[in-house]
Amino acid sequence: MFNKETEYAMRSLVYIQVENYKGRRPGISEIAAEIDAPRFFTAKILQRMVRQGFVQSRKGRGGGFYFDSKHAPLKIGDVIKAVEGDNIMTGCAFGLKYCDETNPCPLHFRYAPIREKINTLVAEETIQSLARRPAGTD
Amino acid sequence: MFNKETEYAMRSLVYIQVENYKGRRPGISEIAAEIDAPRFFTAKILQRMVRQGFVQSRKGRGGGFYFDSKHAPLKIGDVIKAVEGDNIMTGCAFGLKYCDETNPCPLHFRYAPIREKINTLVAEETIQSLARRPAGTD
DNA sequence: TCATAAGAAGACAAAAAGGTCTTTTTAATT
DNA sequence: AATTAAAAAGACCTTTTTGTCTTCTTATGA
Repeated sequence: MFNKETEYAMRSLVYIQVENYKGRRPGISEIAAEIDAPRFFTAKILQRMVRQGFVQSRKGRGGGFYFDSKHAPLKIGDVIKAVEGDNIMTGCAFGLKYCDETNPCPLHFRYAPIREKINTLVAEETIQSLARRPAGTD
Repeated sequence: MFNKETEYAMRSLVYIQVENYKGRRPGISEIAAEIDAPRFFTAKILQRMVRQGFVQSRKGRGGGFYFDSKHAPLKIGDVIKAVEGDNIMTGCAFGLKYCDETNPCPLHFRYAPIREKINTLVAEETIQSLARRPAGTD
């Protein structure tokens, strides 16, 4: 469904929030190990998340990643859009550039309701709502 | 949703079936032009489709592509699976290797019903059912 | 204040996806 | 039989995705 970068981004951010709820600020090595992702690749992705203001970080000894209340809650749709674009939210399943109710591809009337459900999901769920859900990481 | 190869495969096959219904057997150049796909890449994809027995072809002058009744109808799910694998039908949205009702990722209970709808769609729709639907190609 | 632990930055590289082109084979038509 | 039109095969190339590594910067704590 999503590309690797998006998956790693979502898993990292949820892990960070889970640990924040426990009063901890995890670092890159811990995050990458826990979510089963390549360390340096995860670092790069999180750096972009920080630059976009989606999550905060602190350099130096005792540093790590954390959310501040100014930016949370963070919709997963915003993360997805920032990382891989909005094709999953708006694209045609048949790959047509122009496809809508008035000029539909042969899959349109079956696929559009599914795409709508995806849109609802990514608009409603947040890194915080996911972090509150008890769940495994592998 | 799907990768380029899958999109081109679906669009090609639907176009071939549409033309077959009119009593024609389109060739590669025509197909690629009509579905707005790169010619040689489409040729390669269709060759694989022929090798898998999903569609038939005839070489030489007056040749082209066609479906015979022995193999039709062809489920789009079979095409998708053959071209890009079944990740879209079975994969976890969070990217976890093991994710199910007893060991769910935080998105599982929201995403699983959507994945089910995708499964139903690709199991019910066929190249033939799509070819019978009046629709544009761009 | 100096050593150390952490993230930031960015160059580099491998693998996968996407795409192009030439040559070969096949069949129909003249 | 020769010509021509078509698909088959496969080498090759480009771009994007995914991943690695080294160096720089920053902050903490002894």
